Amino acid sequence: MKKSRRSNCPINFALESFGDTWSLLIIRDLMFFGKTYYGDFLKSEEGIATNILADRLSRLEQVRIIRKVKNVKDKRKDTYQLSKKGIDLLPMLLEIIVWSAKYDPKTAAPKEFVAQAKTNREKLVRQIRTALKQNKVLFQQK
Amino acid sequence: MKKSRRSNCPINFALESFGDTWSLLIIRDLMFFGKTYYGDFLKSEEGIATNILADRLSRLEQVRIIRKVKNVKDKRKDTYQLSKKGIDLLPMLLEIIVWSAKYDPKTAAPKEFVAQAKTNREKLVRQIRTALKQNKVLFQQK
DNA sequence: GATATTGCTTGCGATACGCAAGCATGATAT
DNA sequence: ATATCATGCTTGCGTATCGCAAGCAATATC
Repeated sequence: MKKSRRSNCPINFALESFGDTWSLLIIRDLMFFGKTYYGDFLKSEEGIATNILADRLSRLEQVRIIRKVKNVKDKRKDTYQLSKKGIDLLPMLLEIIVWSAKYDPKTAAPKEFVAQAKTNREKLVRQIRTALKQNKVLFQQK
Repeated sequence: MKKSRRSNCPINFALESFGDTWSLLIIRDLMFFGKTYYGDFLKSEEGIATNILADRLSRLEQVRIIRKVKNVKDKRKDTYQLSKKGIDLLPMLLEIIVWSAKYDPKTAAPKEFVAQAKTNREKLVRQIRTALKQNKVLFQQK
């Protein structure tokens, strides 16, 4: 028994899909940092709790933003991947980054990246889509 | 005593500014539906509780996404307005709308609006900015 | 002056959260 | 083969937040 939606408003649809304080960080990790394993997400600096992580991965899978893929090399470590639906969140993420970079004096957003997102958005979107298909990592974590 | 930030990641900055299940609906109401009074937000179909609304308005004011403006005509009804920082969330909102319209079969997003957001984004952004400055309402509520 | 409207605040039970510990499955080492 | 370790969760529990209803102070209206 799943609860019914609050409304059919598109903003609300997005909120009900990933509108909590953790889901978007998982999507970020998948989109920009090449994280794929459960343990990878746990290590992110924001410090998500393990039960919350399990819950959010499950929800994101339910709404088909991510999918769980079996790993034959190490059966303990299944991988999580963005679906097309998930990858299509990229333009939104870029707008968030541009906005935060503008208003957060302490932002960690790389200047060059933000500049690209502002002036060559379409090109950057294509580049990142290509990188995702090839499992290339955009940014290295410290 | 306010809690410290989880990280300086731009996605996290956005989440800590408006990343809960209600704030973005308030921003939507200000951006697209011309709502300005406390009671207006309460009436939104998603049904926000009055204590939560008070809390979110206060938080959004604290992070300067909105501001409270005194109303001389009726001193009970102060108005809430988007700041420049708030209005700058428009491109992100448009991307959310485009994404939700694509993946939600029941979306209430007007087709013509979505089409404009996809093909004439910059123009649409300018139009809405102008409308906001003149306090014009984009969509009428049922 | 009495009543209604508005924008909150308060109380309270239910839900969700953060943290730590536990556990089953699979990989690795001897 | 067995013991040990690594991984991905699940469970328990105290705390914080939420949703709902009621209450209240300030202002407007009659």
